[in-house]
Amino acid sequence: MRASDRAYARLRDDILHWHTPPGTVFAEVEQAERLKVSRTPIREAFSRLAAEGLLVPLAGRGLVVSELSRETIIELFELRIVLETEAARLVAARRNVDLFIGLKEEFEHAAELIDRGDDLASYYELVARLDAAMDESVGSRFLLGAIRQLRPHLARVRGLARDNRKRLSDAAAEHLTIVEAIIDRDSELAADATSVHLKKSLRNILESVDALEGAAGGRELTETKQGKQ
Amino acid sequence: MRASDRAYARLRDDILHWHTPPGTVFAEVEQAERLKVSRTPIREAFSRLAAEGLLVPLAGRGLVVSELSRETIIELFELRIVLETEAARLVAARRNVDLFIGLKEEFEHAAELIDRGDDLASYYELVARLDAAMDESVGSRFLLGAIRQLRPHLARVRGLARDNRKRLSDAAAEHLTIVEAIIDRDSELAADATSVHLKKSLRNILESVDALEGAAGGRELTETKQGKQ
DNA sequence: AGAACCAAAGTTGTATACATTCGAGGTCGT
DNA sequence: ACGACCTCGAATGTATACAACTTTGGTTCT
Repeated sequence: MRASDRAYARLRDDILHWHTPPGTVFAEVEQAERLKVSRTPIREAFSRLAAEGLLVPLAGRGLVVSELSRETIIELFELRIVLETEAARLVAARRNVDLFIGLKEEFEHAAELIDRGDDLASYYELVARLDAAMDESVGSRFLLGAIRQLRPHLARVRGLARDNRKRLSDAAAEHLTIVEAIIDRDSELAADATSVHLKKSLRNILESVDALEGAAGGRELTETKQGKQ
Repeated sequence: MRASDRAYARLRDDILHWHTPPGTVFAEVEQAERLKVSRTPIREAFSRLAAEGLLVPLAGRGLVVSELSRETIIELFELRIVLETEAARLVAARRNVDLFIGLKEEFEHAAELIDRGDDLASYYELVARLDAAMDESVGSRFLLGAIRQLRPHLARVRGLARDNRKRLSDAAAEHLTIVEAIIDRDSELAADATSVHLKKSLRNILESVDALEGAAGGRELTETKQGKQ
């Protein structure tokens, strides 16, 4: 594995897991020393993270972890809804739905899996596999690319939302509806069910965000470290 | 201006203007010598072009200019339609439509401008200003980013389509409808008019492509230089 | 003759020294 | 005291030498 890949993965994880919150400033030499590599692979990693929008260049002072405000989250979901409803439409219209047969069964059992509660990670993993199946079936490289562009930002949002069991159980039911629509080749239902799911997800996330902001005990959305811009 | 910016702009232009057709292989040292800079800024330029999808890495052999097949063009427009109809919807729903008042008048006179025919470039420039106004008014950074991601590919497609005056005159009328809908704050009309415009554009482009392919006298869509992958 | 292996050439990947640019803080002038 | 300017420092930008890897073509063994 290339040093630039490791540097990229490491920095990306730090950002996605909120170890380096918005406003944190990175400089090349500093990170090169921390990760024990030269500046070259660090530059490579920085440029990838900047292209994804996780880092924003600060003229003459390094790169700063991009902010993630309430407004940003809303904009993120606005685009996500447009893209993923379209993806669901396309996937449902596809010939081959075999990939989703197995997933349907799993989502049917997901409710109890969540109620047992001992293994929420396996539910997240199931959702990840649904995403992968959608990716594989969507067909359009450009649509897929646009969706992938949003993923890191969504991962960062996830670190903000609190997981209440009720919401997860609802989400499981929503996912099941989507998968069933795809298997039935019902494009419009697949699209609408996706829209429903994402809008409910967004509402839940915004509630978490507002609660955090109100309490001010949680993690800040807007950091004060940020020098300017 | 940085050397990497110049290298990027130069290579990008070469690709967009079909000086280096799909299948052309680039290597760092080769381009470094040609553009009289070291490998470092070339690497930077390559990585940007690869992120945009104009170049595709070829393990051990350089980077190849990505293909642009009929199917790719269709996928490109499928996403473009989704994104730009949404953009039109958002812009029309906005408070401030001042930006578009002037554009409306210009599009009203565009027909004769095209018929005069002596200055088609100024019509393209007008369309570019409409795009810029949309960009400025769309509000969502993510939607804007997704649209921008498509632009270089669309520019490349443009080099394939032949400009017949009839199509341009129709396009001017379609643009006018879009602008009027925005000024009237009619979101759904703006969205639908955008959809109409883009679908007609796509049809015109595909006709050009098919004509080129049939005649085989024009520029090839799929190059044979490409080693593998 | 065919396939596996090996060697050589060319490629990208990395480290590092040097150049350049930008910002912050101090100083000088008003 | 306030503002403009200047200097210094730290950051990125660039060039280049060297390392590691991949492909390709030849060679050798079966």
